[in-house]
Amino acid sequence: MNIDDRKRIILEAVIKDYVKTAEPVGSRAIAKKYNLGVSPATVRNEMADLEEMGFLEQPHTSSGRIPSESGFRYYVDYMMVKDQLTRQEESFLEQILTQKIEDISAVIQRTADILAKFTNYASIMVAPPATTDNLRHIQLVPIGHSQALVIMVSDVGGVVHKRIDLPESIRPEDLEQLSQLFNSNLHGNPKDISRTMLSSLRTELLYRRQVIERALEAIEMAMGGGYQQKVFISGALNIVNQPEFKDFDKLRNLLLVLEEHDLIRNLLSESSLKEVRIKIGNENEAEEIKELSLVFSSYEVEGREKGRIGLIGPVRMEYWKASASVEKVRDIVQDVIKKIN
Amino acid sequence: MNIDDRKRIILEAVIKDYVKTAEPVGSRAIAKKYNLGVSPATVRNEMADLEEMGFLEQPHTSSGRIPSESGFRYYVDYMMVKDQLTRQEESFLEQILTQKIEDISAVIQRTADILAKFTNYASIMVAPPATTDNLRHIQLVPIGHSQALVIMVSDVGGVVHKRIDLPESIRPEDLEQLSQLFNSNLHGNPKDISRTMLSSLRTELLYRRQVIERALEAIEMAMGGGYQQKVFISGALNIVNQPEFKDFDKLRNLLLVLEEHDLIRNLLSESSLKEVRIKIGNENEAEEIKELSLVFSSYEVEGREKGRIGLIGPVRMEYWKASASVEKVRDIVQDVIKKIN
DNA sequence: ATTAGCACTCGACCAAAGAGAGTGCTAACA
DNA sequence: TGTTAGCACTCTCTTTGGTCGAGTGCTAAT
Repeated sequence: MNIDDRKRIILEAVIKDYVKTAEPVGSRAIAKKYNLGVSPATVRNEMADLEEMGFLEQPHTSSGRIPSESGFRYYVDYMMVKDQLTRQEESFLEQILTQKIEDISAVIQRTADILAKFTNYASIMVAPPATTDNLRHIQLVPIGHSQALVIMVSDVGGVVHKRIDLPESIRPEDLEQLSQLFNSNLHGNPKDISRTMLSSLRTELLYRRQVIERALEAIEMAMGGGYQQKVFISGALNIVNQPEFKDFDKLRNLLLVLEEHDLIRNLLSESSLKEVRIKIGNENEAEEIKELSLVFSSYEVEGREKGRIGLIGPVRMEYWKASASVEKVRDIVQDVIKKIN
Repeated sequence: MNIDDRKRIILEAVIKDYVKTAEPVGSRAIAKKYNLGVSPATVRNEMADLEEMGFLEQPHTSSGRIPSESGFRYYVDYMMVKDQLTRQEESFLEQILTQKIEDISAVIQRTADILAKFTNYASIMVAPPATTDNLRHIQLVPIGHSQALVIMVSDVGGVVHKRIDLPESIRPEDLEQLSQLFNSNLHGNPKDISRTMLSSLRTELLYRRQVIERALEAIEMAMGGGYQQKVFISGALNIVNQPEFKDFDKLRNLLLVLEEHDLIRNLLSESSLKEVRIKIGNENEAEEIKELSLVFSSYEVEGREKGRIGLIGPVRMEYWKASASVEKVRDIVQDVIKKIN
């Protein structure tokens, strides 16, 4: 059976209606609202065909149809036209996202908030690891009796710190001296610090071995991704309003998922994606979100991926708006980060 | 009318039962379960009295009684014996909260998580402002074209950073020099940096005025509490399970409150409290949480308050367990922070 | 290929009925 | 005087049955 134009119109009609109302839609409503010039009976026949093809389904015999997940998939792949944000919307986003930049994580947080408010779904931002590859500054600061803080500043302005233990014999002056040593090495090398350099440093300086070892551990951990990327979520409340979560178990499950940052991080960790990707319901591998959809992308600066950005919502989602919003906001964030840089 | 022993026993029975089941409790159940040696009829009379006194109320004519907020209040004030945590529970808490300490905010986060898991309510931690009063180290790190990061390390090991703009003319070496200047001043003064010192510094060094001004602004902001104390919330999900939130509007409201960190911070900001304080329902001033109860305290180190710790839950709360847990966890956190110090 | 007509299905809504839990009151009792 | 048994009453919750309406599938006519 082939999908002809009329079938497509009907499929689209069912999707749009269902997305809006969350109710099954009937043949009569479609025939009337999208005035196709045919009677409900004809629409019914077509819908029966669409059901056979797997694009629609019936909750019960004799209720209207709702789109199946494959229906959504087909629509998204072959029919959907991404929303065009209006000039106003675009400039609103740009304005609010570029005002007074401080901390990169503040930028990420704000972006998450805005994206959520704008779309009415829950937004997810996976932040750039505080230090990506290059360090700009390292500082050892003594605290307490026999501890020090290793403070690392990345070239993007991210700050990471880690506490390390020290042998009692070390004096503050020694730490200062070590810091300078680290930093002179950083500045000397035009490509900033790199892992190979670290290991040569390590062998060179034996006399402060313990301290250096521990500091290097901290540094390597920071650079090797030992620090997990932080996940920001915003607008969890938006989803509570969706009728599909009137069921308490589902709601609880959803909120649980949103608190599981590890899971979320994995969900979005598809390898390399420049485009906006959409995962509908069961297309997700994690059991916990098989009733939800994801719309996500990654943001990168100078060809290097910095983090992920996405939306999570019910399967009945306005994919056209969601993907347009994700795309636009992603672009803006990229610019903002580039500027910070 | 006076409250005699039997009335108290009955009040306690109603509270314990209601807290457990969330259902009104009847005279028969009480007479039987707490075998008072009197008939339900007698209990009924007593309950009528308690109702008259305002300690109990009836949802509808002829359903069992439930404790009123004043009932809870009376119980909490005059009758409650705080739970004694078992040895096992105590050592469990101690063990899990003292293992490998890194970052202070990691400690706070973990504490919030444990407290929530342990009590099954939502926990709130108001973190110490990253820099309380004393700075241990200041570092200016250049980033990007004409910006620098002011990194401040407090004596507790908290790290705060703020981005400032620079005049183009400043070179990295200048910043390093300034950092050293700041720090030599820090080290020279045994009481670490203080606000008065800051202003003298400011007048002394006119030649790098712009940079210094901005750095000092950042520093003052950090020290003057310009940075708000961070609020950590954990276990919001626990509350979703409580039957009082089967009503969707209430649930939404609750989740909304939990996202309003500013509000939360204020809720706990009662002036100086060493003891665990309990606020029941309408005793709270904020409209939004008049259907919730708070159990909270502050943690301090060496007589100086560092932050707040608390639980938020339904009015029907196990105050005896909640306050015992808050107290114990607060003590542990104080120790941990002292040790970090 | 389309459509009108019709019987049928199924959920939503509503009212009535009955069960169950618990009360308040009265009268009897120790 | 305090306690209790007894009883009528109240109110909620659940079940049941009936009706309504939306929507379908099928068949026969166009």
